[in-house]
Amino acid sequence: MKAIVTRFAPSPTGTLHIGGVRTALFNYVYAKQNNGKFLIRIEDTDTERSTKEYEKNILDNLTSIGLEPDEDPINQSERNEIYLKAAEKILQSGNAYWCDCSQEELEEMRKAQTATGKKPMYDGRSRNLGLERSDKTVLRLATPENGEIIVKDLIRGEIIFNNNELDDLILLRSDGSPTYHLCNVVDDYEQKVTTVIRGEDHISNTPRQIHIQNALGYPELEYAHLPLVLGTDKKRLSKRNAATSLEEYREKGYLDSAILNTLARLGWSQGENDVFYMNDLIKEFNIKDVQKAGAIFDITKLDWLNSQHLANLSLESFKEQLQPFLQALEINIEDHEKSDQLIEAMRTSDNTFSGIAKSLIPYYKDINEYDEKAIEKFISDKSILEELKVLLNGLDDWNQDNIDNILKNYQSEKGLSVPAVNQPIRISLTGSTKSPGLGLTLFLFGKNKSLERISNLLSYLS
RNA sequence: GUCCCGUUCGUCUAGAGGCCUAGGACACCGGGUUUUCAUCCCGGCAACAGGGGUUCGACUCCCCUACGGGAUGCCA
Repeated sequence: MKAIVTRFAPSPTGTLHIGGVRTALFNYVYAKQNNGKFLIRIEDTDTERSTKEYEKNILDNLTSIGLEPDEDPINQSERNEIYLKAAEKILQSGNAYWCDCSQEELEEMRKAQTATGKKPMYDGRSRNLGLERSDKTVLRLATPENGEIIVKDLIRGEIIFNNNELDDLILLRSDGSPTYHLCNVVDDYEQKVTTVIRGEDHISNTPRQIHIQNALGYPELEYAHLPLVLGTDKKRLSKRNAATSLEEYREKGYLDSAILNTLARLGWSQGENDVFYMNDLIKEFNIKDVQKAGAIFDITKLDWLNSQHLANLSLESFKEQLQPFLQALEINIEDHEKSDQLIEAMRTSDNTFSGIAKSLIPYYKDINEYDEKAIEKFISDKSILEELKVLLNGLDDWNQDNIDNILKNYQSEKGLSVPAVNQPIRISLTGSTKSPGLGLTLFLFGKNKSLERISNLLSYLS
């Protein structure tokens, strides 16, 4: 079996897109499970829209999320001579010709074709003119006029295109620069790529690229066209219908492993499992099992998967990764005496790090706001809080069990419901009705701070 | 218009002619965990785009229609 080489070939015209991450992931996994190589190629031939900033963003993000290439990435913008040489070779072999049709002429031609119900495509009018190169000519590939081309796709099977549906595409622009199709084909060959895994929007490009390969005498490639990632409007995922930048998800506190997991499950599944880590994917993934239809990116699935991945983290690792989110809130995790217990108690309070960090605020900072609705609902009688304050103040051994006993005894002696006793305390401590078990919560706050906050609420109420 | 790809619960999917009274997961709804939020557990709701064939039998095979997407660029 020959060594598999895959590649991810982004255009640096924006930050790393979540759909791009998925394409890169499938390329990476496919290469790794075959002991092959995963490569990156920057397709920056569109000098108008490509920037170095975007390129850096893409490369940095791919690496940090774990999709590191096995060789240094190459830039198409630096490889002009190679493409020119290839173009020359095609020209010499008689599979290309110079064409001097102007943009206007082509436009007119297409208009006429459309008007007569024909498919708009270049009709090859310059093909046999034997034109010389000039500053007005483009180099076109002489596509075979008859026969068909069969694309063998790992996911879709054989896709057949009639050659007469394909027109003579441009290899070199009139300014002498190579086009996407040429660069793409040449680089896949130069990088010794064996398998092209890309979005299904490239399906119809494939027969064209195969013709270029043929003209150059390159070997056949293996293809797999992935279904697209869609937004909730069933349209291709874009800035308009969702957050598309990988960074945005990381900043919200989603784990890299959860993002990758979610992306992998978009279009692929294995058994009745939903939680996969990279090594699972490398073991279980099969490109042939990939779905053919586009998949909608559902944030609630990411939320859930993130909670699963979060739960699998050790406390140490959890704390470490939570750190930056606390820092953003100017919270130092060690400022709490029992930070380990606190974090352990709070780690399921939200699905994301940013949400968890936010819910930790009352444990580190003063409360400057109370949930008014909760006050209205649970505090009709201040005397409950006042009496509890006295009882708690009398407790010398401040531990969870003792605290719970005080609360329980008070509740049964007074014949009150649990919420009637507990919620006012919760509101005192956290400003809301949310917290872990109350005995634990009071313990975590410590005696002094607990009493102080009860006093604060009492004075706030009067 | 033409060519190509696609179409199972709201969403991600299982299903390769009988195992399907179509399974799982998320979401949602209800219940439980000595009655907070969350976690966790249990239960419920909910789909084969439509029409023709082929077959003893079709979600599965074929054809047509509808709908969605892509291509039809001197963009990638």
